[in-house]
Amino acid sequence: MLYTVIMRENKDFLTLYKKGRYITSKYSVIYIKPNNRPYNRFGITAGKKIGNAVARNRAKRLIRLAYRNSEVKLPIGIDIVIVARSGILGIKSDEYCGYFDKYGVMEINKAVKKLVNH
RNA sequence: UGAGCAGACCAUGCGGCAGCGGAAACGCUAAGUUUACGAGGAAAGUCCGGGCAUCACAGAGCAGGGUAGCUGCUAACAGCAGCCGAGGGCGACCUUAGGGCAAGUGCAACAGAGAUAUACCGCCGCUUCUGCGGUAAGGGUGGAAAGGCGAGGUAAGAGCUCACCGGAGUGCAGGAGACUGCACUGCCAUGUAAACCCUAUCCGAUGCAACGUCUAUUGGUGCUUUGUAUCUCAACGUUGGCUCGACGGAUACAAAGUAAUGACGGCUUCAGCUUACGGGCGACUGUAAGCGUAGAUAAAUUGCCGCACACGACAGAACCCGGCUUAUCGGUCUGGUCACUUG
RNA sequence: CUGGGUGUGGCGCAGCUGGUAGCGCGCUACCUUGGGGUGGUAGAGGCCGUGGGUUCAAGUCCCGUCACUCAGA
Repeated sequence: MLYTVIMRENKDFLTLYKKGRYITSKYSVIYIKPNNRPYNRFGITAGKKIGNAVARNRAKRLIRLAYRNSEVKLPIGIDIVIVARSGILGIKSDEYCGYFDKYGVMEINKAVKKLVNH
């Protein structure tokens, strides 16, 4: 990852859930907030609801892959957290990458513009 | 050929492109390049046992918890192996918490006359004719009613006597032992200890968020040391739950030191794996040679494509080992058994 | 990583030392009322989370297992 730091602290996640904007689909929920830093902060959540450890690991892998592929197209200086949902397990990685690359990136750019303008 | 039993093993394979993790080498450093390596039989549940670490330890007892046929294996175990007893199966074989109710206490609903001691209906004898005595064969209730069954015996009966079976005690023999066999005595004692309990035996506590090293901050707080003041000779405190015992005077104030935070270590070379030879029925073990085989910290071991087929189950290391338990698409091999058929 | 607790009618709970599974709310029918509520009577609804074992007999005792939940580091 070129200009991304991995988010670790629980309080960062909580503030993002409260104050950020979100984009939902049946595969995942994407939370976004500008952070006024020269890099992005990225986090993944795969809860117990999704399944066992194997299922959670797969969900995390797919999300990481999609983020890495589309990282160049995203704006810099945002916090982004992707929450996996159970729909992500039944599909191939191409499908999720395609969804994220086209629809997800577009929606993220829109949301960031709105937040910055406000 | 069919059915069934036991044990061992495998866990889609190959190729291409892209990507991840720590390591080593190259590189002045960095960016990076190259190389080999990179989840499991259960990694799971966390049910036992041990290592390791810290704390506490003069010692003893109690409490608490575990285990329960015998002999062995092991670092240890509630595990495993072999054997004994009991039960099941035609058999290969399987199952088994399997010490002690003649140390004590408790419980045994309903039914039944009576539940750990009895006499309702019966049977027999006597008789003042409605009672007394003797019985426990038969009836019925129950999970269980003073061993079972047959014969003798008797007024009727009864281990009262005898044979066989069962159980108990004693002796002898065999065995390492559980136990087995034989002989004699002899029939009095229901079941339940996964009821309290007794007996034998084992266990110090806490867990890698243990713990160690370095380091930022210094207001409060805890701990340690030193000094000052006050109180008192019997209390109080410590000794991981209690008691004995042992040790220590206690409290307040001041000063100094120390802890927290973060980073790194702990972190993978060992009760290690493979092969050969030897010991042992076996679990296991000895010797020799070879091998190095994950170590992350939001947490890597993957994504896509192609080919093959049986169409791919359960499932992801987090300090490390030995077991147990549970989940699992299927497949391979080995050795027994039974039935049928053919030679 | 360690140690507890709970699973019982539709819902919330009893059931302690083993011996016929109950209570409240809810549900159904009937009575009461001109009608409804309240009240009364009767009734339905449970393989006690699940698989074994001990016992004559298990919701209860023992072992395994599944789910939920709490506490501590």
